[in-house]
Amino acid sequence: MQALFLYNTLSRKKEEFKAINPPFVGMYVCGPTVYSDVHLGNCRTFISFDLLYRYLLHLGYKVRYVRNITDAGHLEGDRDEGDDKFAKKAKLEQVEPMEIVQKYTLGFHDVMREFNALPPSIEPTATGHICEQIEMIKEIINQGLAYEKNGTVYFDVEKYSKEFNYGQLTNRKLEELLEGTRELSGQDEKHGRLDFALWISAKPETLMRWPSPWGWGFPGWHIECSAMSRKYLGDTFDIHGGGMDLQATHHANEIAQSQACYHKTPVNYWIHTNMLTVNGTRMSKSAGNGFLPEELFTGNHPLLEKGYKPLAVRFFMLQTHYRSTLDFSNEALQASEKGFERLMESYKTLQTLQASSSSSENIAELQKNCYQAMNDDLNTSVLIAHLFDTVRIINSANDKKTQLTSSDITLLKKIYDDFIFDVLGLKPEKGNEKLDSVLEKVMRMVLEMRANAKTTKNFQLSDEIRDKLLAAGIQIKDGKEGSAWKI
RNA sequence: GGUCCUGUGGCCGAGUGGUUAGGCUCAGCUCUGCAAAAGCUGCUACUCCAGUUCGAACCUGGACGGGACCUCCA
Repeated sequence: MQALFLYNTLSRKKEEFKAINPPFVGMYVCGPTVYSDVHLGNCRTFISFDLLYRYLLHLGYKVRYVRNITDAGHLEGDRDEGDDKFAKKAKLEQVEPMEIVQKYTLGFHDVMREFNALPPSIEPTATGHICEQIEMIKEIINQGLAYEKNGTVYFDVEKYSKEFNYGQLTNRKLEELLEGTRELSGQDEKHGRLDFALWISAKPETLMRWPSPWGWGFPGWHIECSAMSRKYLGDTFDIHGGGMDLQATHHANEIAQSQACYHKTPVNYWIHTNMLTVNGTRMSKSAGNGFLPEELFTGNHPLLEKGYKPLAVRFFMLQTHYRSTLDFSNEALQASEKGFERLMESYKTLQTLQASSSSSENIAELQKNCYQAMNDDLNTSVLIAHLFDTVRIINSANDKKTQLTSSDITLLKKIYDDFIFDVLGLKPEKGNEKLDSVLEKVMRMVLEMRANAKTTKNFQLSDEIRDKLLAAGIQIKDGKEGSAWKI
């Protein structure tokens, strides 16, 4: 099998993936800030990394997948307002900040489960790692690359840039970065325009605060990921991921913090996923154009014509490459939903396929194509195109137009299990098993009755059965070997 | 303003120098008692202009359009 190539933001090229210590792989992904419901755009990122996680597992790697929960330290705009997003929301809802955190963390997990995303190996929280963050800030101060002012600690970007390349992830020079930044106002405590807070001093009314060498306060946003990734994955690890919106600020700062501490590049492969857009504009919390997964599943949203099943939505997302923007629309969703159903239907057909002694298809070639697509920077668009080839092959064989040997069928089943279920994380929508088995028996009976009506040329009755079943949501599919049905 | 990405058929969306992407839609055909399902075929796609090349959607230059980041965001 060929090697896996991944696009590395650091080099802006596809690079062959080589683990530091195979078969182990350390992967860190920036998780959600749990002060409100995750929207669909957030989900896309986590589904993309779920795909990478699943594929690495499929290839036999032992992956430690760390995805944090940000439950402290995110300020909303100007930091002078004192409270972070959690405390603000808590005041609004008149609850404890940790009630906010708990509520939206549970909600996030529910949604991820619906999308059939595997849970990460470790899901650390910022509030659970205050000590580690304080220790790391102390190290940066000891290196002379951070300074304290009135209980707040800042990272000194310009001083850091004398020794290290601050703009490496975004391919920009310090001067360019400075040009694009706002002037410091007279009241600013920061030395330099690009400096960012590592620790923020708390005001008396601040709800979430911890003691530190610099007084009561709370951590800045960027330090948590550096501290937690280092704790669980080491000074240098394999893969760090997140949305593209984090690249320029959050990830650039993460690299700076780690480099400042231990003078080593913290990550070998930086992977960034692209945004989900609505009518061409990025879906975001602040823009207010976000869909909640729940609204999508129920169809309860002015822009939605109907509800969509979670895995149909997952399939919709996987049809686009993770580094392309994906535009959200009813039409596109409905197209994906139909394709997804056809794919799942062919899996059922595959289970009932009769083997022939000869073969008219090259299934091994098809399997190779699937690996090739995935190895090319997880090209799921191409992978899915190949999978639709299998649909055609299966349906043709089912119609007795082509032949498959039993080893062909076995290999096809393996392709489905490997790529559709294990790697893409799709699966047929599960109903109630007991109900299904009863329905199966009832349907067998009904189809038998209809077949009898047809043999006696009582087409009025057979059509009535068909039409009434359709009205009830069951579609009859007549074939040479009798009739089948689907919901 | 700066940095960068992008412009593909009715819709979504791969491809990045010569060979079918794929899905959905629509039309025709095959199968069928009819329909559906399934299969086949078609709707002759690459924003525009100039250049490089035997050959360009793909490379280069320019124009126009869309978007992202530079401030919290997956």
